[in-house]
Amino acid sequence: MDVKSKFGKRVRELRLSSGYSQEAFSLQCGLDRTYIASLENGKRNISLQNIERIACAFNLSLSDFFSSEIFEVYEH
Amino acid sequence: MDVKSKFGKRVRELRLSSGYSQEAFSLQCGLDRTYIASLENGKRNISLQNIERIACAFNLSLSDFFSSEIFEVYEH
DNA sequence: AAGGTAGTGTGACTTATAGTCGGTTGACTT
DNA sequence: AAGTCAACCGACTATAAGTCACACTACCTT
Repeated sequence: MDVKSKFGKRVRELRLSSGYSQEAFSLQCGLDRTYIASLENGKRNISLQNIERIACAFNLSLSDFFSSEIFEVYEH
Repeated sequence: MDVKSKFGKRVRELRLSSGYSQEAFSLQCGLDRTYIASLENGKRNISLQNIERIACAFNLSLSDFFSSEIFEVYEH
């Protein structure tokens, strides 16, 4: 699983545990609804500033956002 | 200081403590030397896959890369 | 002083892709 | 039937990726 897919899984995990729909979350973080959808499906190579917006929308530091077992498996 | 500048500071900090020149590090992570230079100077909004390459070049997980006091100051 | 080398910064540029917008479809619920 | 949610699409605009020539500093050597 590549880092885009891991990122998508992490966003979905956090979004669902926060009880947001994709659309509600897109309003929360100021990104497009269709963008969140494709992000969660591992199709987007998101940029740093938007990573920060996502983490911020979940009230997480970048470090805490990436502190998840999802990111712990490495394949090169 | 925005997240691009923080990212750049973190890369420079890690690179210098590893004893790399920008050129040596660029070979290590497979990115152009001038790209690393502008990155360190906070001018690039780097994307997830390149963030992973950078962290990987330092043998750090994404979480460990972002676990730095540099990223701890928030301004919104 | 003049010439060489190592390390870095920068502006300009092309190509690739991030990200937006409007819409459709299908699954599920009430 | 009507509403909610999410996947997906085509087309578009904004911007990141990636590269280049060149400038500059500091430190050598002759």
